[in-house]
Amino acid sequence: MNSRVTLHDVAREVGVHPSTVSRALDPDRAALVKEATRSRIEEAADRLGYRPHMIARGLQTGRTLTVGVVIADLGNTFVTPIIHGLAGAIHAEGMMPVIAETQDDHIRFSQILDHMLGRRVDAVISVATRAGDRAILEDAARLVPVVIAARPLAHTTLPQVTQDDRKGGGLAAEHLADLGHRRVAQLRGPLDVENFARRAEGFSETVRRAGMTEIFVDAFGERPVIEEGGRLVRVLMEMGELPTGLFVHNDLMAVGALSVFHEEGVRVPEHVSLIGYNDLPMVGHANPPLTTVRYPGWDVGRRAGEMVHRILAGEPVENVVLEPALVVRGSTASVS
Amino acid sequence: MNSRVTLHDVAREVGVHPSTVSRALDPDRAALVKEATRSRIEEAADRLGYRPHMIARGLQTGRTLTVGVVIADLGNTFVTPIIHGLAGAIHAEGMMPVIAETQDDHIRFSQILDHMLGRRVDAVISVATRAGDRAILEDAARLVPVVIAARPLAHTTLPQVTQDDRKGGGLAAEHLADLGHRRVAQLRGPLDVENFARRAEGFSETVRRAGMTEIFVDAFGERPVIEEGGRLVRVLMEMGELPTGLFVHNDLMAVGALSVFHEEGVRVPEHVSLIGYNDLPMVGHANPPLTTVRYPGWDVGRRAGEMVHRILAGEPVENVVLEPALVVRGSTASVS
DNA sequence: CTGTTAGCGCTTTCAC
DNA sequence: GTGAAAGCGCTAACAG
Repeated sequence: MNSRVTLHDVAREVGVHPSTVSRALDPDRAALVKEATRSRIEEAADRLGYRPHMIARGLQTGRTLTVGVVIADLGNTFVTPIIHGLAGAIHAEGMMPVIAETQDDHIRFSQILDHMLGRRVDAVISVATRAGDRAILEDAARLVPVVIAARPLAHTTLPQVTQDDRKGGGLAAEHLADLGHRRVAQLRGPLDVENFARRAEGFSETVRRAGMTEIFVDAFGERPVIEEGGRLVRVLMEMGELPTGLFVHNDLMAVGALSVFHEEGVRVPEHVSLIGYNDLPMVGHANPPLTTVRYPGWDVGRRAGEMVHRILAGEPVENVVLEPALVVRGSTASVS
Repeated sequence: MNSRVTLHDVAREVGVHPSTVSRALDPDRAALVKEATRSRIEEAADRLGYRPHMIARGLQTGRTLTVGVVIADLGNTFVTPIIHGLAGAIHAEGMMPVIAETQDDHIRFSQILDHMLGRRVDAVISVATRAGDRAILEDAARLVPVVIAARPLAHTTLPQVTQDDRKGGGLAAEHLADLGHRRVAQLRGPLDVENFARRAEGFSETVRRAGMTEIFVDAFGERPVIEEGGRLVRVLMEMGELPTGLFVHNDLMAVGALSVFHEEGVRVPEHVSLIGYNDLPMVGHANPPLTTVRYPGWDVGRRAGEMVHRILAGEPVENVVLEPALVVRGSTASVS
């Protein structure tokens, strides 16, 4: 194994000094080397199968050309477009994302950040932020640029790329109002994730303003996953008369809700109109296709990636807030 | 920023030599240091906020404690349990997975492998292997251990952790036969992914053996994604009379198929029974809930992670083939 | 038990 | 245009 070819080997092969090889092989400094020697060096490097040792380079330059990306749950396809947007922007600058997953666990979050800082990533993008993670992130930000993406963080000056959840919650309520609903409710996600807190506020506020009645469900999902959506629907059903319109804080939970409704013989949208959030690829193919709020994941990712570069380049950055949009499908209907 | 504290700083603070600090802070060699000095070192390291520089350590030891994990599509939740199994096993040994995504693109596959080798990962696990990637992987395997997971690779001696797709395809056919179906078909995934080729074989063989008729659909998904499933159903519908039983090569494509059937007024399972593959978390909540073949993703991941350690430890390894299992839900029914 | 010396593979001055 | 020398932060012999 390990027939590792070094700069030294190439240099000896060609009969020049290692530093000349280093120059010849770096696009930025190749011009400093005479055309003839350079092509001999390139040929030899190729022939010997030389691969630059990024680790060694990183030690010297102090940059690893990696960006740590912290994700909450890879099983939530909500993050996929974000990762794609991120990866595109990061690759565009010759850097590489290093992805890790917290499972929405605070301890793991902390360990992962430690790990990344130890690996000397050049920057960190947190797509998994919960309220309790603030101190850790601000700590990390003293060593390396930190960008908060997707999940907003309150009471901090860390740069953020997010989406207007308050407005998204409002859109859901508005849509139900337009359809003539009077009694509505929402099934909330974990409230220490700012997105859900804001969706809740935006929804409730618009509900009030439209003169609808909100049936308050005194429970929320511990994690924004399918099963929790199902659980909350059962809580709702035990409360008595169902609302005619229901906003579920994300699509995964909405799928769980849909499934339990189906089991229990509650028809969507005939008995209750259902709205999710995120517009996961799957939910347009659900039965009925889910009305939802589109989350601009790809853009969030791209902007976060770009923000990292701007910070690395020493440019000033401003927080970015993108717009959600309602996607009407078959899971909502007028009350008859 | 970068108030980077080095071993040197800690050493000076305590008044010992850097190598003593190095020893004191390494669990394996801490015993070599006198209890008193060690605790003084630990205290100082803590106080100064010392973090080991993994990059520098890697340069010295030749090990980066990272395992490159190559994934085809993070949007396919099929890979999530595999990643979890993998990550668990890898973390257990103090190593860290470094995840990258190929989008099932051969060029990107090659670039990613290059990148990983340049970053000197200690091993590579490929969960994205297509037939055309063999040379690249075997090349890489000369530098670093390579393990093939989930997607088998033919004609190679590289170690593999896979699942019996042939049997899985057989289970699907058998289930349809048991339900009394006579005319069946399959919608195939990309055939340069071995899994699909084997599912196809297993299905067809059992169909023949059971005396059923297979309607051959002369098209296959370019990529195993939702849209392709929908497209193939339209191809099937244009062929004339529908089969009563349909095996779709993965759940994502099955969801697309379900959706198009729904649009076209074809009822599942009344008109056609539908079977997918993988048992994604979502499909149990589809309408109707999807009958599918369970893919033991978590185990595949775990075994692959363990295999890496075994190889790194110089132990011999043998290929692992796990068993699929049929999960019967509401998308299949007896022909009446 | 601790200090010394080298050096991992590379880039980066500074000479020539 | 190229070579020489130093050093990134750490670990690994070898002394003492």
